[in-house]
Amino acid sequence: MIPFVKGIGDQQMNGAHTAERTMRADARRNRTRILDAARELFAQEHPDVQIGDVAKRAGVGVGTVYRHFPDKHALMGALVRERFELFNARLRAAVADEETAALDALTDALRANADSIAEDAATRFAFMRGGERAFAHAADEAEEFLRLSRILVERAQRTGALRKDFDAEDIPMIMCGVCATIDTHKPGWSWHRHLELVISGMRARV
Amino acid sequence: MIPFVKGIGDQQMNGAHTAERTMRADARRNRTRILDAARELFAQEHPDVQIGDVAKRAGVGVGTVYRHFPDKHALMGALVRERFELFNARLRAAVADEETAALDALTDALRANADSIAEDAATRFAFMRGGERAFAHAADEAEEFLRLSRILVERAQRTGALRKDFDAEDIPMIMCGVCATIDTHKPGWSWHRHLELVISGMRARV
DNA sequence: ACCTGAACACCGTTCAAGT
DNA sequence: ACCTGAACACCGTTCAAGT
Repeated sequence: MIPFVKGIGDQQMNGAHTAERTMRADARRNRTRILDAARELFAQEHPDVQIGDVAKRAGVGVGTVYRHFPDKHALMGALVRERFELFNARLRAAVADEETAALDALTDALRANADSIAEDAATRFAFMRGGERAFAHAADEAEEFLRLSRILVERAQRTGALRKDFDAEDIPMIMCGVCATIDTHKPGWSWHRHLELVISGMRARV
Repeated sequence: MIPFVKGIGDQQMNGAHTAERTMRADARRNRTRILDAARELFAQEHPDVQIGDVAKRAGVGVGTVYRHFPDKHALMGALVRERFELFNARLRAAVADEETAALDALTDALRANADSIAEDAATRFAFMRGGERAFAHAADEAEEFLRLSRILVERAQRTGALRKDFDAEDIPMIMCGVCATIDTHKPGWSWHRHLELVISGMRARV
């Protein structure tokens, strides 16, 4: 398990590193507790986490949550950013990996990402409502994600292993679809099978 | 307080036809209006339709909506049932079709279904939370859907065109994933491409 | 038998008062 | 500077009163 670079930086958008340093000790501690509580709650089965519960678990008042995060989406956005940093680390490793076949490196990253998404309803929500707010709080990371995806996609296409009409944007789109399957705890469904089906569809026909 | 078990199973669960007949004329008219209003609203862009808006558009009070449908999910369930009846009609046609190759018949039905789902946020919701309430109101239809899917899947597998490890349950699972993509209006995404990717993954490797 | 809408419950969000 | 929780807004749902 790769530890998160949690809390680093800003509360929500970008470049608040300075604020982190100037925060009062108790505020910094509360912020960490809120994020920890949110992480734990969003890792639980149902995705409908309430701010009041986050506050209670963090041992702070609701107002404190709202002091650190302007709204629920911003709080979720912080979790989403952490995940994206993890995703990007994996993609960078895949890009650096010259040994593994390009398509395999890409699909392995996809599988690993799906695994960690299965533990975070906040990120699933972001993928399933990508155009909206929760995603916006990880805009930079999402862009980097796309940039790295493009490199891997292009490389895998040059190999001839990946379909020519595959688009780098299809990577998050696929993850969006798998998120939906993960959220739906339906007997007889398996998001693993769903993902493998899509991965199989990525392969170029011979 | 329940004076007479209102709505007894028929308008929402199964076999509404009998009650339909005994309903007072104005009630029957209101019920139709509510469903029409709901259909129109759920066909609109954002899936967060409010009961109050449905009531307003139908020209009735909120209480009337709740008299006909015990809760929001039951109302959505009624729309979902309609869609499933459409899906099942298509699948039955595909089963009856001896001309077309089995896999093509199946995938064509999938494409047609996705098209109609794109116009109904209620059904998308049901697919994306399949284990829950909205789906339950179309349980019979969903079961029939699965039964028909199994026939087509088995037939397409006998042909050798469909992967052997494909499960009939994967059909609704795929639709669930596509629903998520449809809901996410993200520039650069195309649920058509998503669907074709998955369909491509269904094909057996030679 | 059915309709209506004010009232209630729940949860996201705000803000006056506190340290 | 930051914290707190009562109060407010919004939307799903109920129910007393009406026809």
